[in-house]
Parts: sequence; structure tokens; C-alpha cells
Amino acid sequence: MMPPSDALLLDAPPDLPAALLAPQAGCMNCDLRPVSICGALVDEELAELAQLSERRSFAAREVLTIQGDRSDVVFNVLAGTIRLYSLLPDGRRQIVGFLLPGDFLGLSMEERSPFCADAVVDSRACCFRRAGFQEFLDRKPHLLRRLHRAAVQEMTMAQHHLVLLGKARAEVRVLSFLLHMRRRWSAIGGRSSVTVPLPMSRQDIADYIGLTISTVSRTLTALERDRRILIVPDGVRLLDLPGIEASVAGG
Amino acid sequence: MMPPSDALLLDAPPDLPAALLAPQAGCMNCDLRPVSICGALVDEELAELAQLSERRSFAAREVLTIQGDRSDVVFNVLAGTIRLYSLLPDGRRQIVGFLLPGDFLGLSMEERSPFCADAVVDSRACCFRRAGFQEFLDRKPHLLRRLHRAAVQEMTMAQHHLVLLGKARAEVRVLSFLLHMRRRWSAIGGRSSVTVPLPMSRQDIADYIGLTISTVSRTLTALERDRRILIVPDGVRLLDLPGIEASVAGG
DNA sequence: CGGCGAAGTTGATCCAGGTCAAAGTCCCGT
DNA sequence: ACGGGACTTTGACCTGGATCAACTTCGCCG
Repeated sequence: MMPPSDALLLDAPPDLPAALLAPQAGCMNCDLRPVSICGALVDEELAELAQLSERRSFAAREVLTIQGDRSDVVFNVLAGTIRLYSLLPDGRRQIVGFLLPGDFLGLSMEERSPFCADAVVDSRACCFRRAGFQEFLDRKPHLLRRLHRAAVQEMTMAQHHLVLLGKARAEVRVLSFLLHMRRRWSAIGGRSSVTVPLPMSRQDIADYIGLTISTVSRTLTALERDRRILIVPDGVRLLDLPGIEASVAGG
Repeated sequence: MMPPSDALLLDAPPDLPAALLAPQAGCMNCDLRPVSICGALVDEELAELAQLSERRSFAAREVLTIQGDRSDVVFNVLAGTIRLYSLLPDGRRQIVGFLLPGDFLGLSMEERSPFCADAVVDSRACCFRRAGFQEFLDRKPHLLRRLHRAAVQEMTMAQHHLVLLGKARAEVRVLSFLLHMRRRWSAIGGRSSVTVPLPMSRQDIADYIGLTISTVSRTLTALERDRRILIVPDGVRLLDLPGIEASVAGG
């Protein structure tokens, strides 16, 4: 199998979905091999795919899909951050994931979307009508294969997150989250790997890792007091990366 | 798309993997449409697939895969129950899922299996060498499509479980688990839908729903005291199904 | 039958993290 | 610079479930 070829990126039309350009993100507690879809396509296929798609922008808070609603669109995040969540009857919210550039939304191909999704910050996405995307997929088994790998990997990621929610203490949850975000951003953008951007609110973080906003805040404060992290605007700087990685692995 | 055809079952060779016969299980808190793989194949394909496979038996406690080990086998559970879990450095264990007849293990196609798996009770499985299975898949895009749907669905299941682990109280966790098991067994076997078989131990249940064995036991006892369930050997009888469903939905 | 080990139940106590409420901080528009 | 609203931090208190430790039940084998 051909390795993800960065060379292809240069030739790709500018409006291509980011998934074709960016590798998939790693999981919370392990480094999964990124799945690039790009390598599986030749230029004319990329162009055709770009034609099928339509770019859309979403303001912060704007809703992409509503739990239980019909939705026949597949999104591929280009920029920004999307949160995927489940709304409980009592008003609480469990965020099942943050979608960063390159991630897909709506792959489940169910008539009704199983979760809500909205934009955390202003974001852009590449949209396909499901039918058209499906049809393209049907004609390109090699693309389907890549997509399948991506789906299986996302499942494994979900299962790792499951371990975290089932077993970890508050501090480990927060640290795992920070490491997770660091890995994801570095997989996408190659930004500085010590400062981790956190576009989402404390409440979002809490709803993701199964804590309350107070506990998240307290834990972050404690970590900063212990000189393990440094809280900066819109992010966190990891001061003791090896130490942090050790305490997450150990707990 | 052709609906799952039960008629095919009668003609299928006896050694076929159960996944081709049984629909996939539903998820913890919602009824996902079962994904049958059977309908996608014609007789000669079924026969070819059967040839690729090898039946194996596992005694209770026998290990199928070890976290991090190389594994180039794909299992399809035929009978029994397999537990899929992650072992934490401190010895604790988070069970990520129970595999019942029809479920796949090892689909991730990673060189190293991300989780441990062992048999809860004496079980049988249909094994494929990964390369052969992969190659068969590559020649049958329609099968890959089915498998992909199954994977996406399993991911959605994992995400629902995630919601449970992140947000639910002990009683809801236990009740959700019972409903989940009831739905899965009824999807497979069509057994009595009031008595839910529980082949796994209390400890297993606890490690699955993120509680301790004491809490599981206490909660079950309390539910029995309130005449909502009846504990029977190797299972539980649900006495107030509508009431239980309501209290689970309510958060 | 009796005795032993594994699994399950139950009780007493503890504490991590939830809850509630009060400051504090940041950002934006005027 | 000022005021207001949203977000965050912090404190005081409370509780659900963890922990630890009997005790009971069951299955199994001699």
C-alpha cells in the first residue's frame, strides 16, 4: 500500500476536503497509525470528488446536525472545531468527540443522525450529499477501503475513550485530554507541540471527559500550581511532557 | 439494497460464520438497524468464504488476543461469549464490550490488537487469516460495504456506551446493561425476551459499566427488592419492562 | 456427606468529585 | 473608561459509590 504522499497535496485542487489532505487523528491513549485517504486517489478522482462537494461556513454555535433528525449530508471538516454530542433528557450533555480539520461527520449513513453536532468556533466544512458521496464510493472500492480503515480506527479511539471514562481519576482524565489534543493538533497542523490550543470551553472539556466544570477548573489550577502545565489564552502549555505521559500511563 | 434474507440461511453451508447468519446487535440505548452481511452474498461466495475459514473452540477463560500482541487472525463468534477488554497498569480492567455470536473480533486490521480478548464461557469462533479475509474482501466490494456499515454502527454503539459511562448513575447503568443484553440476545436467538441470560460474572458486568462489583450487586438486590427484576440462575428476569425503559430514558 | 475455594451479598466507613453559591476575569460595545 | 454578560475560578459542604471486610451461597471434588 502506498504511503500517504504529501506530493499529491501540491497538485490537488484548492477546494478539496481536508480529509484528503490531513491524516486522521490519533486516539486518546495510544498512537494509532493515521489513515490518509489521499493516497488512494489519482488526480482526476480528486477533481471529481471536489466537484461533488460544496463548501459551507458555520458560525460559532451554529448547528450542523440535530440528534434524531434526518440528515443526508456528509461533512468533512476543513477548519475550526465541531463538537459531537448527545443531549440527555435532563439537559445534561455528553460530548462524544471533537471534530478537527480532516474529520468526517455523518459517515454512519443512517437516515437519522445519532448525535447533535455544532460548531465550537467559526468553522468551515466540505459537504457532500450522501447519495452522491455514496455513489462515488461505490465506484471506488479503494476509497471505501480507506474509509473503512478510518471508521474502524475511530471506533478503536472511542473504545479507548471508554476506558478513560470508566476508570480514570480526574487528573488523569484532564491530562489525557491535553495529550490527546496535543497529538491531534500536531497531526494536523504541525504547530508547536508544547502549546496545546483549546478552542473549546471548560464546560465542553468537562462534558467530554465526564467531569464537571468545577473539577476541570480545579484540576487545571492544581496542575499549574505543580508546574506541570501553564495556562495560556486559548490553550495550555505542557511543561513536563515526559512526566505527564508517565502519570497518564500509570493511572 | 436487498433486505436481510432469511431464506438464504437455509441453503448456507453449515460451517458458515455466524455473522453471515445473524444480524449485528443493537446498541445500549437505541435500536440500531441490524446489519446483515448475508444478503450481500450469493451461494458460491458463501461457500468460498467458508473454505477460507477454520473453526476453533475456546474453553472458558481461554485467551484469543493479548493487548499489543501481533495478531493476524479475524474471528467471528459462533457460540458463547467473548469479552474484549483493556488491562490497566494497576491491574484494573475495563471491558470494552461483550462479543456475542455474530460479532467480529480483529476487524481493526492493525498489526497489533488494541485490546485483550478472552472467552467468558466455552465458545466457538470462525477464524480467518487476515490476509485471506482481506483479499476476499478486496474482491467483493459489496461485502466490504456491509462490513463498513457494521463497523460504523459498532462505533455508534461505542459512542452511546460512552454517554453511559460519562453521565449515568449506578441504577441507570445496570438497567441499561440489562436492556442492552436483552436486545442483543433477542436479536440473535429469539429467546424469551423477559429472561435475560447473563453468562458473565458480576465482576465482568462491573468492569463493563464502570462500577465495582459491590455496587452492581447492591443495585441488583435493590432492583429485585423493588420487584423490578427477578434474579435467576445465569440471568435476570425483567418484571417491569416499560417502567425500566422509562427510567433509563429519563437519565 | 463435608470441606474448600470461588463468586456473590451485605455492612461500615471514607473520600473524590458533585453541587451550590460567591467572587473574579475577560471581552466587547458604547 | 465604564458597564454588563459570559466564562472561569474558588470555597464550603454533601453524597454516591469506592473501599475494606465480613459473611453467605454455591459448585465441586474427595
